[in-house]
Amino acid sequence: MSKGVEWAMHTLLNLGMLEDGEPVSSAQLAAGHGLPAAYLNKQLQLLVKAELLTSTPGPRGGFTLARPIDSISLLDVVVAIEGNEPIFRCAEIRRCGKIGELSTGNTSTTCAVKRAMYRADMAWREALAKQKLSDVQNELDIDNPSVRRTVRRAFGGA
Amino acid sequence: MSKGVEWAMHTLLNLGMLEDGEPVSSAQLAAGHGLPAAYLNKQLQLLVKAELLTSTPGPRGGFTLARPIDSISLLDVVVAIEGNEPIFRCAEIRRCGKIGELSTGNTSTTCAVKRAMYRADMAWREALAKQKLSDVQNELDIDNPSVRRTVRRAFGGA
DNA sequence: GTCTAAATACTCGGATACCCGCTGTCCGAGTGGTCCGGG
DNA sequence: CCCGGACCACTCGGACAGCGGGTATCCGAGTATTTAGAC
Repeated sequence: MSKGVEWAMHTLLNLGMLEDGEPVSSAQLAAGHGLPAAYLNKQLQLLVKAELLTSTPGPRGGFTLARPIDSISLLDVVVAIEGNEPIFRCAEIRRCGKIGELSTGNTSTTCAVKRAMYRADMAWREALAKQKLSDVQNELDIDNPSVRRTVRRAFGGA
Repeated sequence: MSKGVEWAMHTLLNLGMLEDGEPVSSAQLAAGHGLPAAYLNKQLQLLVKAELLTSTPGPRGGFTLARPIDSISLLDVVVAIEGNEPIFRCAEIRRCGKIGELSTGNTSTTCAVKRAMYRADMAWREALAKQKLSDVQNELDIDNPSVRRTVRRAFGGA
């Protein structure tokens, strides 16, 4: 999995901890975690395309959450960055080679291996969809009660 | 995910459909699904290292299942090929950059994002561990009752 | 003082190289089978 | 006919290239701000 997912997660969480709706530039967001600004910008564009962020150009511009964080699931973030293709790609090798040629029964059904892997994939996605960014935010608050103030000072005080 | 997982799945299932304990060479296994023999051999070595297959060198040699298929889960295969590292890699970016420097609270706890992603990862792994290769084999029998005979003829009749 | 308009600085957005890891290939070490010669 | 040994063919095992996608970077299009000038 690309590390862009981790960057997107923390960036969205940081934006969710700011009260006002003021946009934050990608440079500020990148400086918050020591990330390369240009590449982070590329990932944020994916989040804009997924309608998780809203971008405003020009001075005083930047990115803003497009939806409340309790409506954004971890799956939304993963799909926005990685795409929604399943982890396991079935190349239908069952129909190739000697076995595929000798096969006589119906091959209309989808590959059993693919089905089994797909079930596990769905379990993963459900576990991701069940967790909202707000849940993670609450855990952050419990771990470190001053994290919200820290984030605001890191961005507001710049 | 690397396509070697798919190859390993089908190869193990094919070996499980053979009655006798005669070893099957990687060339035969590869011909069964039209795969490059040398590269499949590389993947099978990983399965040997994971103690899912037993290899016997020399003429009439090849690979044999090291354990009964009802004791091999899909997770075993995935871990053997891909390794058992979690899908989501946490780079601990929360401790980097401006936010990391200004952070005052305890950072002894593991990253909340990492924990959340890990939960989904565990759901995926549990779903994989719950399904044994024998379960997939049963589905294959239902889909195509003649698949076992086909596999035996593909390998035995060579 | 106020309005207008141009210059400006800052932002996103997409196009362009770089690099690591999966993919694919090859050759050597080792072993069981086979064949030949001898007893 | 039976046995022993050397040869051989076939197998796995690890070492060696090639390429695609993620990673990183840069420059151009667009806009709110600012500022200077005219009324």
